[in-house]
Amino acid sequence: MDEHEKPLRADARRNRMRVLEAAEAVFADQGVGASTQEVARAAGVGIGTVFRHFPTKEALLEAVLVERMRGLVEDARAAAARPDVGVAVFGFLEHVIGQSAAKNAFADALAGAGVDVSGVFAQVREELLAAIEVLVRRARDEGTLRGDVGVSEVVAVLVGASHAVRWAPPQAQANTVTVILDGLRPRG
Amino acid sequence: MDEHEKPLRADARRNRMRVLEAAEAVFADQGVGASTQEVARAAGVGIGTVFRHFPTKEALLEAVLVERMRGLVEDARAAAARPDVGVAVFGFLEHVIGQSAAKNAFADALAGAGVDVSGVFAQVREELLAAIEVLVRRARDEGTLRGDVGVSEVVAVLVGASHAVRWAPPQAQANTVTVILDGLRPRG
DNA sequence: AAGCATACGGAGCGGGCGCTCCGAATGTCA
DNA sequence: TGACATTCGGAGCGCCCGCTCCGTATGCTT
Repeated sequence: MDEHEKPLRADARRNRMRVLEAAEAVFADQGVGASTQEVARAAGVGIGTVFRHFPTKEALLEAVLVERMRGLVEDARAAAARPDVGVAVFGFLEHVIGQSAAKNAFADALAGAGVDVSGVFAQVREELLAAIEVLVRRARDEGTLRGDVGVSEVVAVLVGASHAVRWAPPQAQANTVTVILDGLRPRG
Repeated sequence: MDEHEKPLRADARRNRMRVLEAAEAVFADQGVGASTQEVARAAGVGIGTVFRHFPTKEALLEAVLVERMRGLVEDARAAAARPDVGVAVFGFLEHVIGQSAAKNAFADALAGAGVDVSGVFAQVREELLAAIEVLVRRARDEGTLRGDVGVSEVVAVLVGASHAVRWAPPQAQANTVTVILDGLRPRG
């Protein structure tokens, strides 16, 4: 919980950000199997620098994920703040799916990281789930979301859709998302 | 296309099958990243034997996939032969999803193998797509499947559902599949 | 400007991977 | 049963990976 870390030197702070951005890009289009060397090269720094800022490849991956999830938390909260939450939910879901498709699969990343229960990762994950829970509840109340689905189902569908869209041929992607999300709407 | 290969010695044929089965099991619960050593160990043979039968790890993976896809082709054709095709389609889809969940993700495997267009793999893949196409067309005619989805969408949804179900907590899995497959039904 | 703590780069280490190679073992056929 | 082609096992090769270590370079403070 403490935030007692000494302020980084200017170059160190700059390099940390470069590495983080490079990692996001590299893992995005080469998969999480991409080597740390590759990340260092893309960031324009030595490997040593990468490992000083992120002591482990897994830690680097986690940092990237946390960054992205923070963004999603904001998006979810923004959607919840809108007057037409019921509609906004689907906008949020499409947004997440589109983002996962363009970059790397939301799920692989989420599942791939070995989820240690005590950590920043777990904390942000909880925040995200909580934010989604609000959305789900409100949307169900408004009748735009099936009554028999909870956060678990919505998240699972999200993960599935992210993969589906990555797999579908370009001209079928939009329709695939529509079809899957339609499954979340009440029937009738 | 030729089938001019000399008949294998009895032990060779037996070992080939053992390796194939072991590979299916190992890749299933350790992921495609599992080492060839591990497969050899599980099959009770030396690594040399594995590589004689399948000259490359990729070839081994492909063989496993082909085997599984052959099974799916039969299932799809069986479903198409039933009088209630419209209903049978969904049974088929659930079957595939369940199988992918228990073993390894249909999609990862399918996408993971570097799809060389000329080969047994591509051939079986075509057969499977063709079989599914028949199902899709018949089901649409019967009105149990949305009119605006084609094979691409159905396969993509299948892939997505396979991942979704692997990600969902146990008690939400059945419901997740239901939700996703409902997206394929006509709205009404 | 000088001195010091901090951060940098990249050669190199240990380890695991896919794959090869060949002497030993085994099935096959006369 | 003997002789031979086939197949087997697993030590070992080269490669790439994550990660460490330390001499050098750089930013900060006085």
